[in-house]
Amino acid sequence: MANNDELRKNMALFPIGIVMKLTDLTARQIRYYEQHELVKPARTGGNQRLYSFIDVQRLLEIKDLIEKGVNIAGIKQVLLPVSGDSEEATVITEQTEMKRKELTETQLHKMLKQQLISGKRPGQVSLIQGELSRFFH
DNA sequence: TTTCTAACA
DNA sequence: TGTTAGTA
Repeated sequence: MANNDELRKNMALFPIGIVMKLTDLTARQIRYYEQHELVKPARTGGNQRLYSFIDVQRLLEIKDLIEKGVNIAGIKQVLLPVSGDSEEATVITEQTEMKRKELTETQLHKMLKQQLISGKRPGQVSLIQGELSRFFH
């Protein structure tokens, strides 16, 4: 019964304060990413957010992408669909998460390379922001 | 004390 | 994103 492990990883345990220390993200950022459905923490009876290990992992991935210069739109394309529903019986296995991560990492590289090489095409919105895109203005 | 939502001199 | 206000 190795499935018991997945249950623990998807179990909502820590409040936003602890997640802040674990990820070095501000509460503002953590809540902002939730608005964009990048993470879906459970809620307590008092409407307090409760995050699971997997939620923290996702936030760390998001933080990593942000640091690489990818904006919300880009992160959505790479990380979606979100593994949602912590209140229902939807449990994501570790393998599923790993495979998804591998694929998206490859896709990310393609996206970045593609956008950095080919200049701005009219009508297309850049998924890269900040310092990275400035080199190509 | 901590977290939540909403909003911006 | 930061930050503040007024609560729960």
